[in-house]
Amino acid sequence: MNKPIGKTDASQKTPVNQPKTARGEATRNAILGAAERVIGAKGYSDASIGHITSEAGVAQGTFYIYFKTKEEVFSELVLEMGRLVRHTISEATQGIENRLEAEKAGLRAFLEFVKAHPDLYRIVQEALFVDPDAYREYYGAFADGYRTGLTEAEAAGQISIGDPDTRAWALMGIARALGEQLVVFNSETPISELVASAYDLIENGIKP
Amino acid sequence: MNKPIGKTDASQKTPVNQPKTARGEATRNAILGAAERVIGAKGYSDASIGHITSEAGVAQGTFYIYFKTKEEVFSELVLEMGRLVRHTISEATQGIENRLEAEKAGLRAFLEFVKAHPDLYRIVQEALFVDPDAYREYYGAFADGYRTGLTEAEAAGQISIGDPDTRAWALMGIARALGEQLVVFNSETPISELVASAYDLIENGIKP
DNA sequence: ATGAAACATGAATCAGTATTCATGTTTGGT
DNA sequence: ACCAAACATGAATACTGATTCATGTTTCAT
Repeated sequence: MNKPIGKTDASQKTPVNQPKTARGEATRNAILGAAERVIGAKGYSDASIGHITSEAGVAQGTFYIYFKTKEEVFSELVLEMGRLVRHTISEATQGIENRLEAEKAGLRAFLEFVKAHPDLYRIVQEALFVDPDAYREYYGAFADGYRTGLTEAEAAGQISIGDPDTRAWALMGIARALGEQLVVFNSETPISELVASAYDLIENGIKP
Repeated sequence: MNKPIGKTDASQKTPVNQPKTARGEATRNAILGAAERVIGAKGYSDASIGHITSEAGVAQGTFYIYFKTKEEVFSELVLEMGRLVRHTISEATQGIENRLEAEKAGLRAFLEFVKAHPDLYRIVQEALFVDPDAYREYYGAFADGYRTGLTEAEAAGQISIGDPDTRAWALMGIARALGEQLVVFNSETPISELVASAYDLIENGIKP
């Protein structure tokens, strides 16, 4: 025992208490799930620890066994959301050869995900204020994904030449706006229609 | 005194205290300006009334002469921002006949405005949590503007046929994303380049 | 010039809630 | 079966900050 390693050595984050038993694991997950629902519904500052723990069915003090602060659950939520969305999208685009088709399928998967998890949107948005780094990481990773796809597609001659960076941001912006239309503005437009007209625009532009 | 009319009858909003003298007007504006700076810098919940009033150079109680609650200044700020942006854009597009060119000039003006007033972005974003109605109104009006422009351009044969609604949301999403790149991600890319490549995409799409 | 309405003050109130802690209870390896 | 580590509890702590209020001061229409 001569290595006074701090915590689990990992990579700085989640430095406090990883559960060590099945019971702990379950409780932690219960809290995380409750936090997602409560923060998603009421917003970060209106969601009290009391609300979260009572939704999770545990005592208030239990919260601090697994999370150092209120902010920490929030950050973890954002991280997890990011992983989930990326996973969903990469799943949906598996094996699609044509990049353009892949992007289209990715957009559809994204919109479907967002519609199924409306809390996601709010939580990630609020990260800009609660945990800006997590916010930047989330959208940075998103933009990177687009940029990579675009660069490869350009190299493969599947799309025209153009600045991949701005294009990446633009495509991401489109995805976000359509997602917002669904979640914040409760649009009735079916996802397939959104995807179709968005990709008509993306592919052909609006020149007559 | 037989008409127990609630408040000033007006249209529900700003029902409290419109200043009635020049002094009052000045004080109110000082508070509003301070609120913009402080809330923009620290975010809604970290910006206390104390911070705002001390930045404005008035006593804490003075705040409540002009605003019923903390939320109320915020809402007013969002409203004013919306007016300002729309005004800036319409100014910049005055007299441009070709719709496509007008949209392009509008995007440039928008990005320039956002870069000059980075607080705008944060405040409007935060409205989704502090005052969702103001948020929806802001972006709703924005989308309407785009939709109208697109519909007219379509009728005039200046752009191809396509769903104006989704297109409006998509274009708005692009503008937002580029603005965010400037403000949140501190991109160095000059605005004219952003506008140029964005509009290359919007006009021609990415088909090879 | 003057008094009622406007405006300004800042200390006191009041409520909410993140975090800690002293005290039990449960678990799992031996 | 046993006990040290994990886990759980919920009341108490501690602090922040929005809003109110009783008391002055300034403005402006007459």
